[in-house]
Amino acid sequence: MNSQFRRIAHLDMDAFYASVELLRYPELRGLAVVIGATHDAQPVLQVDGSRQFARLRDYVGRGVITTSTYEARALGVFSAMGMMKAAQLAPDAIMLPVDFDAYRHYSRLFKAAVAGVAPLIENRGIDEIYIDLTDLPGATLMLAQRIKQAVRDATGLSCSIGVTPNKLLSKICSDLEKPDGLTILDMADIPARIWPLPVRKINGIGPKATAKLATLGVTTIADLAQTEPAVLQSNFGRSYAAWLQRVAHGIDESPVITHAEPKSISRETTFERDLHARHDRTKLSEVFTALCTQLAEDLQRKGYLSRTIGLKLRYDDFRIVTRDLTLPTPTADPGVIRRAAGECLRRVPLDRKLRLLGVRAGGLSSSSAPQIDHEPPQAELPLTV
DNA sequence: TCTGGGGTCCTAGGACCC
DNA sequence: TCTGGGGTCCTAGGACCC
Repeated sequence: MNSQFRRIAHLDMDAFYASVELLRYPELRGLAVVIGATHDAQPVLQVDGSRQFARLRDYVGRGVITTSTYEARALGVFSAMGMMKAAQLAPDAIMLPVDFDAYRHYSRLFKAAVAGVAPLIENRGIDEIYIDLTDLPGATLMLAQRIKQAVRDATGLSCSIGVTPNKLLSKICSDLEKPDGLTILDMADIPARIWPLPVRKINGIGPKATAKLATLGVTTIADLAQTEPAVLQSNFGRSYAAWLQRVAHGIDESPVITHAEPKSISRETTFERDLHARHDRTKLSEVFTALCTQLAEDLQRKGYLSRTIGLKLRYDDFRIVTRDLTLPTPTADPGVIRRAAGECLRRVPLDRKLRLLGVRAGGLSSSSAPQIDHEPPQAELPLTV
């Protein structure tokens, strides 16, 4: 595959959850609005037909902001920020509870609309996709505009699109002119458009790598492109260093993956207050069993069996530990999952209070597929070694 | 008034096998 | 008698993403 000739789009819905909520509550347009995992922030219908919305300043709890409108972002309120902290910055911001069913509905709508124009789509979560435009007829600009219009017609929502020869660059570009953006560039544009950006813009360079690069004096992608390979190798290891060098030059051959099976399914919950293993044993046990039951239902509904059950917990000091156990036979049975996770729990120190408990199902196989039996016993073969 | 929930991928050591 | 050399599976932790 000649990367020069690929046309890969990255499409990102603009402030997706918040924008879906604005379709439902148009009177909130232009206001600072945040969406978060709050149970009692449901708007209340007044006798005069208007709605009373909860304000961020009234929030008490451990939730984080999931999405905010651009007006809220202007006040410094961003995704993943604690709601209590956000309330200090924007006490008057309107607060709405998350409604994943609604977001999934609009997600299906926008993806179907895109598929009507360009069918080769890779899902990257609920609000973004990659699209391979390479083999479609028509100019790139026209295709991208048609996709944006199709999304708007189907959902009433805007999106931002980047189109470049690969996923790495398109992901960066879809963010350059948000909201309602459209950025098209090719490899020749890299020095002018990509190199001035901070390294953090690269998908795969997170907070840790960014901090470490900063200690080496590397803050922009241009800095990274100019860094000696040996310096990267001694700081990041061979594999990651080689990847850093490639991405700094805009090189990425990864294909658009149109279908992928899940590798794991999990359920976890953060307690309203930290729980003690012995003192709060009853409460803990209740939550634990409920998580296992939900996980079993998820597996059954999606048609999977799991062979490796995992436990995750977070202590009050935020340290995370995990344990897992591989079973002789795959299962989707809540009791079996509960016992396996219970075995895992016994291998974990419980001297601190717990903040979070989670259960994970890995080693997935399809429950409709015939189970792979163990090999029938065979006559002893002579050793070959 | 700290910091959700659901995922993926990578690394690394030990067990175990041939 | 000085410890080869692959391969796979299991487990634990961590970085990163939406």
